[in-house]
Amino acid sequence: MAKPPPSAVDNVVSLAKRRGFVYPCGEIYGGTRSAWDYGPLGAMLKKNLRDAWWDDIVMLPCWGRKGPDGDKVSIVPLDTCIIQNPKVWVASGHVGGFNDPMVDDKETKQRFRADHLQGFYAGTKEDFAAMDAADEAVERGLAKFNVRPVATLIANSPSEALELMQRDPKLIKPFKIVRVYQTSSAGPGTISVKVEERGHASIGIIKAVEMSMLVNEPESVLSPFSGKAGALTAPRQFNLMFYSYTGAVHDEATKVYLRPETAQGIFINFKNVVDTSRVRIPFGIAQTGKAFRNEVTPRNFTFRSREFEQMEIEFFCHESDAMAWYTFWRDFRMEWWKSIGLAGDNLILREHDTDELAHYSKATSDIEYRFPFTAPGYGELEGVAYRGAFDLTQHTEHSKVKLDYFDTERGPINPKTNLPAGERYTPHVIEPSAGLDRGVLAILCEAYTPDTTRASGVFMKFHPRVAPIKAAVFPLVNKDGLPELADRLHADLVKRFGRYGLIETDAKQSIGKRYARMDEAGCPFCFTIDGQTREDGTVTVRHRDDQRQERMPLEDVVVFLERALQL
RNA sequence: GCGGGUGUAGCUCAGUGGUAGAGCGUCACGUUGCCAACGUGAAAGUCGCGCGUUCGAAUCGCGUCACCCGCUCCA
Repeated sequence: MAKPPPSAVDNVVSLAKRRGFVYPCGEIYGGTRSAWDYGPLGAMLKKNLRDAWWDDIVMLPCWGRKGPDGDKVSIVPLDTCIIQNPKVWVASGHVGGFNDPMVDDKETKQRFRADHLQGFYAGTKEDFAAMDAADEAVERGLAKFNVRPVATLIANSPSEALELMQRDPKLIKPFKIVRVYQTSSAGPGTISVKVEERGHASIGIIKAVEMSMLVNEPESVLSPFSGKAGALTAPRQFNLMFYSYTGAVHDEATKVYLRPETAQGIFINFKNVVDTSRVRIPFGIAQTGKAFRNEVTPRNFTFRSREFEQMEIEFFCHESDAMAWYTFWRDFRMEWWKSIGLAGDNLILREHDTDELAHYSKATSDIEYRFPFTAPGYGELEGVAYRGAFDLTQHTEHSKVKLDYFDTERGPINPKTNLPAGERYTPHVIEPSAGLDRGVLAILCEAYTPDTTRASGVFMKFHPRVAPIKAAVFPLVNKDGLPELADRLHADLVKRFGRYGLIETDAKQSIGKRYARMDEAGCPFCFTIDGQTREDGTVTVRHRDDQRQERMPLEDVVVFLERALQL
C-alpha cells in the first residue's frame, strides 16, 4: 500500500485520543484545520506544566537561586489583554513585516517583499555576435532570447531597477548597458536593453521575478544580496495575525488584532509595573497566555497550531549586565526542562550563529527537543533571546512615552553625599519565551515508552510532578472488605493530594488490567490493598517505571507520596 | 500554497458493485488472590462530506473537507 508507515508520533496521537489527552478540535463537525483540544488528562497535564513554570518562575524564581549579581532573582507576574491597541503591533513590527508575501535569503537571513524582486537577464555572446545583430533581434520581435540570469535587484518596478543599474554599473558587472529600447518584444512589463559584455554585444531584459519561479525553480533565481542561485526561500504570505473589529461597525478604524505573542503586553506595561510595584532593576515580568498566529501550514500534531499558549519572561537589566543574565537564564531554563522530565539526549541547547540573529539581538539560543517528526533534527521548545533595548525603544518611539529607568545605584559617586548620582537608561531585555503546548507535546513524546514485556505494550513515563494522575488505590479483589479499606485510603489521599492531581480508585476487573490502564495514563504509583492489609496494615506500592513492588505501612503512604511528588 | 498519500466503531484495521465486519477498548453481571485471566450479555459506525454513474455504491467517477509525508513559518 502507498499509505505511509505509521510514525512514532502516530502512536502518540492514537494514545492521546484513546486516553483522553488530546482530541481533534471540532471533531463532530469535521474538525478544524490543525487545531486540537485537550481532554481530561491532557488538560491536567498542561495545567501541571503551566503551574510548574509559574511556581519556579513567579512564586520561587529559579528555585531561590541567586542571579549573577549575587541577589535572588526578582520576578513579578502580569496578565495582559489578547486584544491590544493596534498601534502595539505596528510598533512591534508585526503589522509592517508580516502582511505581504515575503522571501528570505537563507544565507544572509535578510527578508524582503517578494514582489519587489526584479531580475536582469542577458543573452549569450554566441547568440549575438555583433551589435547590429542585437538591434535586429529586438526590432524583429524575437521574444525568445536564450537568456540567463545575471542579477536580481530590489526595486518597485523594472524601470526603477534600470535606474539602479545605470547609476551603479557594478551591480551587473561585467555587463554594460549601451542602449535602452523603447519597446520590448519580450512582453509587457519588460524592458529590453542592449548590453556589452567584455566587448561582445548581447541583449538584456529586465523584468519582475515571477512568483512561480521562486516556487517552482528557485535554482534559477539569484539572491539580490549574494548573487547566489537558489539562496532564496519560496514566497510566503506573512499575514500571520488574526484580526477582528471592535464595535458594530467594521472598518479599518475599528480593526484590532489578536496578539501573536504575549511579550508585547509586558513591554507596554513596563512603566506601569515600575511605577506601581516597587521593583528595581534587575527584575523580570512573567506571563502565560494564549497567542494566535495564522500559520500558513500548521502541522505536526500540536507542535504548530494557530492558537497556542506561551510562557514568557521579559527580564530587564542594565546593558553592562545583560550578557551575564542571558547566560544565567539560558542555563536555568535548560535545567528546568530537564527537571520536569526531558532529561535525555532528546533535549539540546542550541546557540544561534551570529548570522542567524535578528538585527537587534546580540545572542539567542534555542532549547530544542527531538520530536519524532523532527528527528534526527530538533524542534524549538523555548527561545532565550537577548533583545537589547529594541522593544522598549520601539514603543517609546511610537507611543512618545519614555520607557526608561532611573537607577539610583549607578552613576558616578557624588563626592558630597558619597552616594551614586544615579543613571537613567533604557533597560536591556533577556526574553526566555517558552511554548506551553510544545512542552506538553514534548512530554507526551518523551513519556511514550513501548514495552513489549508488559500487558499494555506501552506506558507513559511522566515525571511525577507533571503526571495528571498522581496515584491510584486498588483493592486486589472486589470482596472480603478490601474495597472498604481501599476507599478509606483513597479518601485520605484525595484530601491530601487532590489539589495537585487526580487520585484514582477502581475495583473492577483483574488487578493486571487496572495496572495496565494506569500505565497508559502514566500514573506513577498504584497502592494495592490485599488480605495482608487487614492483618498488619501494610499495602503494596507498585512503581510504574519498573513494575517493582514494595510493601509499606498504610500510615507511610502520605509521606511516601509527598516525597515522590516533590511537595 | 505546491506535490504525493490516507479517510470504515473510542483505537488498530479487514471488506473492491448485492443485508456493516473483526480484534482490542468501554459498560453490566458472575468469577477473581499481584500485572490487559475467564464466562455471559450490552452499547457503539447514515463507511469524512456532497454530487453523479447504476436496479443497487463503503466499493466506480467528479468535487470538497480533514489528516499524514516533503518544501516553508521557529513559541
